Amino acid sequence: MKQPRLLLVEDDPALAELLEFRFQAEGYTVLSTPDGDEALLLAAEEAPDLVLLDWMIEGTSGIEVCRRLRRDKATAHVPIIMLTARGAEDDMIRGLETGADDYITKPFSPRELIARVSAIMRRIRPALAGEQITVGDLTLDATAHKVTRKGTILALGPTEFRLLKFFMEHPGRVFSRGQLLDAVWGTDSDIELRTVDVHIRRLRKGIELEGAVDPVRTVRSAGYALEAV
Amino acid sequence: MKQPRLLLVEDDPALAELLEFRFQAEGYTVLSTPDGDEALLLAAEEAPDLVLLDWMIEGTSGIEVCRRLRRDKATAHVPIIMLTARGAEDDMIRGLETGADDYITKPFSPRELIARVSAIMRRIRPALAGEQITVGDLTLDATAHKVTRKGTILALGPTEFRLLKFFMEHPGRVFSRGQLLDAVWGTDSDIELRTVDVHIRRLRKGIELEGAVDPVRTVRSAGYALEAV
DNA sequence: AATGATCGTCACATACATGTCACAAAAGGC
DNA sequence: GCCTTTTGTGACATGTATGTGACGATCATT
Repeated sequence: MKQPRLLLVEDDPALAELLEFRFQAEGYTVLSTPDGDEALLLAAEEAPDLVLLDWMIEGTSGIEVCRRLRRDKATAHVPIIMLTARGAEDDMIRGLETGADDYITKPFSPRELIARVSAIMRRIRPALAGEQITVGDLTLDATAHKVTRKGTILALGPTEFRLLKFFMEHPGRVFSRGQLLDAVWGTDSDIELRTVDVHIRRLRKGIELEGAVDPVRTVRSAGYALEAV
Repeated sequence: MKQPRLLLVEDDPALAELLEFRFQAEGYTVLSTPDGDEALLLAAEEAPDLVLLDWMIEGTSGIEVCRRLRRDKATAHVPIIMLTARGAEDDMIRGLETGADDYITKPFSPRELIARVSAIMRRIRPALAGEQITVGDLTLDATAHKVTRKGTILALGPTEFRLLKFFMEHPGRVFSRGQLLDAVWGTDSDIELRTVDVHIRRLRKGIELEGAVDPVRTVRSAGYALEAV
C-alpha cells in the first residue's frame, strides 16, 4: 500500500508549512503550491488522491480551480476539501455546488483537518488497500474480511481482526498497550490498558491451530509483537 | 537511541508535578519550568524534542514564547503543544497561527495528553524507533526488541535490555554506577549503587555465548564499559 | 422481547523481574 | 605477603507484569 498523495493549495506560507509538516508526519506525500494555475498542473501530472484547496489564492480563484478539476476527466473523481474563512458561508455553498466534497472554516485545528482527511481517505481508498497481507502462515484479506492460517479459515471478532491486521502491517515490531489502543481502538478512546491483554488472549485463541506455534510474542514490560513465524 | 526529551512550561505546581511524573513514567526526560523566559533558555540549551506550553504562565506569555521558539532557528522545528483553558478559543486560534502544532484544553486527562505526545513523537522521530545498533558481534533491534549475538537470539530481562542498549549507544565508554542508574533506571530513582553490579552480572550471563569473550569490561573504582570486541 | 455475539472490566492465579543482602573472590596499596 | 577496597555471585523476599476465566453491559438481529 503506497503512501497517499495530497495536493495542498494554500497561499499563507505559515499555514502551508504547518499543514505540510503535519501531513507528512501522518504519512502523506504532500505536494504544495500557493498558485491556482500551478495547482491545476500538479493535479493533472501528479494524480493526487486528495486536494486541499484554499478559497483565497493567487492566480485562478479557488472556485475556478475546483470547477476545472471537476471538468477534467483525469481529476474529476478526486476528493476536494475547501478551506474557507469563517463567515464566508456563500462561498462555502458555492464551493460545495461546484463539486467540493467537504469544507472546513478557518481557523481550524490541524488535528481536525487531519481527522477529516483521514476519514475521506478511508472512504476513498479501500479499493486501493484491498490487497492481501501475509505474515508467516497467516494471510489476511482486508476487503473480504477474512483470515486464514495454513489454508484454514479463522473466525475472529471485529476487534481481534483489526488487531491482527495492525500487527500484520508491522510484523515483528513491538507495540506497547498504549500504542495498540491508539492504533486499533482510536486515539481518543478511554480504555483500560489491560483490556489489550484480554484481546490479545482472544486473538491468540482465535488463531491457534494444531501443530502451529503462537506467533504473538509477549515482550515483558514493553508490549506485544507478531512474529513472522 | 536516546530518551525523548520534553520541555514542560506550566505554572500550576500540582499539574506540573503530575505531568512530570506521568511522562517520566513513560520514559521521557522532563525539563520543567513555570517561567516563560526560563523556558526559552532551556529550549535553546537543552534541545528538547517537544514542548508542552501552558498559555497562562509567568514572565513572557505563552504566545510570546511560542513565537520566539519559532523565530529561533535552533528551535523552529520543535513541535509545540499548547495547554489552554476551556473556552479560550481565541487564544487557541492565535496559538495555532503562531505555530503551535496542537492544543489541548484543560481539564484534560494525562492519558490523552500522553497519547497525543507519543503520536507526535512517533511521527517526528521515526529514527528513534527505527534502527539496529551493532557493536562487535552484538546486534540490537529496538523496534523488534531483540538482541542477537553472532546470529543467536538472546533472552534478556527488561532492565538488562535497557542497560545493553545504553551501552551499545556509547560503545567503549566507561560509565560510573551513578551514571548508569541515571541513564537506565531514571534520574530520580533511589537505588543502591551496588544494584548496578548485579544487573551487570545478569547482563553478562544473558549475553554469554560459547566461544565468545565477555564484552563488558570492569574498570576498577570507575565503572563499566562495553567493548567493541 | 429474546437471542447471541462482542465488548470492557475485574479478580485471581501465575510467572517473572527486581533490589538488597551476605559472603566469596579479586585487585591494589604498602 | 598482608590488609583494605572493590567487585563477583548466589539466594531470597518482594513487587510487578501477564495469563485467564467470569461477569454484566451493550448492541444488532430476529
